Amino acid sequence: MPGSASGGAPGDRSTADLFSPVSVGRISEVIVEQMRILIREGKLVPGDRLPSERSLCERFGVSRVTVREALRVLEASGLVEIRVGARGGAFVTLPSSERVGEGLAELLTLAPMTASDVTEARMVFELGILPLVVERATDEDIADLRVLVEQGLSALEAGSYTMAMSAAFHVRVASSTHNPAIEMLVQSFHGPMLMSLQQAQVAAPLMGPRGAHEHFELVEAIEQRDAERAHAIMSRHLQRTAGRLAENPESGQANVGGGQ
Amino acid sequence: MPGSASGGAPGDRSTADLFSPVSVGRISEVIVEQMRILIREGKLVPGDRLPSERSLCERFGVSRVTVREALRVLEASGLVEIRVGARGGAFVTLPSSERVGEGLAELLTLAPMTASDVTEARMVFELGILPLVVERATDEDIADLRVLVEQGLSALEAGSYTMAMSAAFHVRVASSTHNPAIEMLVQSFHGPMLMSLQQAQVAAPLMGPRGAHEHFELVEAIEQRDAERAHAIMSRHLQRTAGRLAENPESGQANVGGGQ
DNA sequence: CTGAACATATTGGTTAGACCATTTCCGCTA
DNA sequence: TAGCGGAAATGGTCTAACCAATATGTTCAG
Repeated sequence: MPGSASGGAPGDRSTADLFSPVSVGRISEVIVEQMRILIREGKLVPGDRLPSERSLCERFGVSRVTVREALRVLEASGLVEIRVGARGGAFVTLPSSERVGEGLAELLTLAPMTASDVTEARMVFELGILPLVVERATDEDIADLRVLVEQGLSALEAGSYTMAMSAAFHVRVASSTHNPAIEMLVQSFHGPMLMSLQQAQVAAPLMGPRGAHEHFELVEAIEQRDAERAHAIMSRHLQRTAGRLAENPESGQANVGGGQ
Repeated sequence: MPGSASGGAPGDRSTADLFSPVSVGRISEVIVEQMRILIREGKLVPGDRLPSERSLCERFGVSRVTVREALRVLEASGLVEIRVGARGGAFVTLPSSERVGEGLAELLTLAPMTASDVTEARMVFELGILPLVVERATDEDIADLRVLVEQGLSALEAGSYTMAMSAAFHVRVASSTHNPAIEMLVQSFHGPMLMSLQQAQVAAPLMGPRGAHEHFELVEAIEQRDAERAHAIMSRHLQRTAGRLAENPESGQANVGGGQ
């Protein structure tokens, strides 16, 4: 029965008034919200498979198109992943920090926000967490950091040092706070940084021998639980990175992205 | 002609082979990507109106369903806003920090992350930006903050102080850095905080007279460009908030969200 | 001439039914 | 036993139509 839906299904007789106030906007949006709640409440956990589109149609009493639109939104939000074929369907996924990072990246490339702004925020955050890192870093953390530093040094010699390696180091430092919120934030910041820099084609000269050596020194300071020294090193390190950004008109002055 | 699409439009005769290698995943995804690029490159700026669904069908050579799925994704990504009715359609919007904040909020309520984690991250960040605030706050910033403080005080007397008011204050402090990246981050953090606290029904006792007075003192310190004092006040303030969170088993120990 | 009621065109929202492409699985054949 | 081939399940897409909301033009009463 096409068309009986959004008007509130006035039925035939007396019930007309009872339903009048509702008439909520989009049906697919209602479905999305319902799913979101189920996921948030743990009724649906990552890995679970939602019923097939055709089943959902029946359960919700809507057409397949509407169900599909809801699934598209959920997919775009990173809440489900969709696989085709038999035994396919919509599977609940945990939205990773990557997902959020993507959103942040998009915002950064589109919003009126300069690379300097981002760098400044980074400095505040990455300097701020250093005391926590110095206090909490485990032997394993430090070992990992050493490995990353060494990889960086050899890559530097080979001329193959990438921005991604620097990002990995800084993220690993952040994760040494053993605070997932902090780790996620640093990760989110490095993603867009990476993207915009690669777009601007300035990835190559971003890290010199000095930078690599500072990474090394930083790890030492952390190992020795020397918060002050760590702070000084990181500060110098980030400041120089910021300087390189500022030098480059493509990424320093204008928006991070290509921009309007 | 139903079904001529995803196979690569084999036409009738000889061209079949030429198109074989493509067959990219989802058509709507291609459209989304194309739109995204147009927006990123500035070919489409906020406020622009996309052609109507029916026009897009013709231009892309696909059905309306497909176009609509693409629009749903773009909408969920916060890139367009859709209005119905004549002169309606899809309008390009700048993804606001709210948009990203929502994503962050979702992540926070879903990820294995405690309220304490979030609070700690908040402390790092909000304490870290204070020097910037003290250095850069304009008269207007300070006037705004005063207003917020007064509103808070009267609300407190009336017993109607909400978490939202506290959030507004902290966000306004952050925006006094005149760095959009920082403002966005603080905003993103307060959203989920708000949500989880309201869920846990502990909104009421979260702010006492002491807290309100600390807001007042903080504004004074900022006005006097007294970074040290501002730091001390904010530190105490956040610490007590953290304490209140920890007291409450509902929101302090378990995940921020209701959780599995 | 002015203003309000009505008609119309534009546009998104939804439905039904169909067909195709991909993937899994089960049974059949060599 | 090993491999192959055909259901069956499932997402992806298409068509044609109608409904609901909105803006604009048009007409008629005052």
